Amino acid sequence: MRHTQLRSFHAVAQRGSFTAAARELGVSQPTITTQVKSLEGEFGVELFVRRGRRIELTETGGGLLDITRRLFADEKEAADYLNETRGLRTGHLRVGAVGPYHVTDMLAAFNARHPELYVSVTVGNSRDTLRDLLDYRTDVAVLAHVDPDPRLVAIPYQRHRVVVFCPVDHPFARRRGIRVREMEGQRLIVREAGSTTRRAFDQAMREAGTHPRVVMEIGSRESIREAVAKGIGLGVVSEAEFIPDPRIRALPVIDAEIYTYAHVVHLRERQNARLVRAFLDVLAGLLAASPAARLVANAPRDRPTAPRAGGRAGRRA
Amino acid sequence: MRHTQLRSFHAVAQRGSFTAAARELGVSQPTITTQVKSLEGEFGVELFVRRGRRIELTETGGGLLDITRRLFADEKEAADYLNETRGLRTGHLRVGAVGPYHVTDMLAAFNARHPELYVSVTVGNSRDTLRDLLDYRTDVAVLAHVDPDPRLVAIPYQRHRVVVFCPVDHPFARRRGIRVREMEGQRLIVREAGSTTRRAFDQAMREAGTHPRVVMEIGSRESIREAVAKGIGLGVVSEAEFIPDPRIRALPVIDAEIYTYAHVVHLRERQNARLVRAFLDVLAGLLAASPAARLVANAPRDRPTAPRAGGRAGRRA
DNA sequence: TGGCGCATATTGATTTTATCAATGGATGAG
DNA sequence: CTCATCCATTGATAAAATCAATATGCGCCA
Repeated sequence: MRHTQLRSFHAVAQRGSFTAAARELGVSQPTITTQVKSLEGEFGVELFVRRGRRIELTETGGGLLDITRRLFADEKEAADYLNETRGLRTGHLRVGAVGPYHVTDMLAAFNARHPELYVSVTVGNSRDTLRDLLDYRTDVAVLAHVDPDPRLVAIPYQRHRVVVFCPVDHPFARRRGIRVREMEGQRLIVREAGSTTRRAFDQAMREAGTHPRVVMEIGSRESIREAVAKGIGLGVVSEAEFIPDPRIRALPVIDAEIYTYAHVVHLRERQNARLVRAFLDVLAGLLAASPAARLVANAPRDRPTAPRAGGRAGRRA
Repeated sequence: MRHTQLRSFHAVAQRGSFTAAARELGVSQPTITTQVKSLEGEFGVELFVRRGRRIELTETGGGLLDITRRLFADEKEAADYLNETRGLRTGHLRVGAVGPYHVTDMLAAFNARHPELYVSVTVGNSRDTLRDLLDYRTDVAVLAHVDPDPRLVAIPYQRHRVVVFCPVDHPFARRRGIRVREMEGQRLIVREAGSTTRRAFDQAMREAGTHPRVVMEIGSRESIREAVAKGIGLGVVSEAEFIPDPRIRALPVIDAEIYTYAHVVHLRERQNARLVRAFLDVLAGLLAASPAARLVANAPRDRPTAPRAGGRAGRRA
């Protein structure tokens, strides 16, 4: 088994195409075909099913990919380590996030501290963002909700209050806030069921025994805003995500603590990876400057609760 | 950075010698020298300090070695996976143990189930055995004591009663057992302070408020036996380690539950590695046949206590 | 339905890297 | 002080990676 065989296999499996793998690796397509074929021949296994001009990973191929993801993440780590050690301090931090608004502060701080490092941000939904982290496609992820998982370390970073918004001609629009019980029977336009904003809000309503009427579920925040502006119902959003619009008004729910959280998540096994450590150091600095948040290893909150007031977080030099 | 460079670096770092690394990799010594040198040159780093004809890892080299250990463990896993998948089912399971007696049953069972797999056993002290596991030098370890560590999964496998032994002309020799309080003031010959047998015994004595007199500490079980046979004092040993000898008699401590435990330990991150899974499957089979032990993930006992009686252990098909 | 475009597979040639043999230099052990 | 052993250098060779050219086959579109 030669390294170039695994490398070609891995690139094809990731890209789903020999040609795309060749482009990624900067070699010609026959090179890739030959190497994957020789790997299959050497072990007498079938890693891909060829269907016309499409390919599909076999189960064996899927199992091997699980291993090669780690392998090539380790290889990248070795290169990053050597690059950083030599003082040129190059490297590429890959961040996954569920929304760009969650990461801008920390990326600004990170860039200020490490201008030599390249940062890429992939924005996706929670599921894909977590999967990318677990599959070594990203180095750090910023997620609103994380189920406890021994493979992960989740650091609460920010919390955002969930607010309700209404069209300006709605009776609520003149108010400074609303109470939970006023949501009873109200028509709501909300995000899909898996959204963390939706989950936090639904739970607060359940706990209060209040039953608003969900009349519409829309996956797009922009579409929700448009629907609310047209008077179809009230909207629910995280304060961080609320974009002021002259047609609508945002209102806090004054008798409930409804928050969503941003967690910075990384793989426990990679907590000593140089880029991950560098990012966590910057994060610790931000948290130390912000007493509202704390470093709590592997302790994501399952339900929205106010974090305890407390002292300095993070490691001190 | 080329794979062969990392491979050569890794072998030299592990072996402490370019020549030994060349032998291990089956290439000539200048090959190794050239590859390590080109890696150092490419990144402008120094991985080894050359001192005459000896070499020493630099700090940078040590950091890289931490990464390459994982990298090459992953590579081995990929090869093992492909070998197993192709049905020839070759592979090499590396087991670390603190004594050969701990592993013979499970290795016999493993070999019966997987005659095609090669097994090597490294016997060492607890510290080295654990270090080998953490450094990816072994796939599974059998240890008497494991501190809780999120990186590890420890499965209690066997327990052994700690016994006291005496020369045949000692008054105790005619007894079937002794009581804790009878140890007060007795001259003892024991293992070194870190030994788990010693620790379990000391704790039982402390809890009972009994103070035997340790007159000798010897790191070798054989030497302890000889010293006891000569009448210098009583010995303490795990029942599994006791070798009958006409000159000495073994006695249980009848009013105390003093045990040592064998734990099967593996890295959490490698719990899905094929060889590790194969071994754990065999272990689960042994445990299912033995109600005295249970699968308890990451729950080693800090102190000797009788495991709870219970139902079947292990996964069901 | 046929043609075109695109992706994989094959083949022989070329380039690049790995590796070698021979040897030099330096250190440590006896 | 000498010899053995280990690392470093150098020029040559072997092996692997890779290429260019092309064949084959499938899918899509008009």
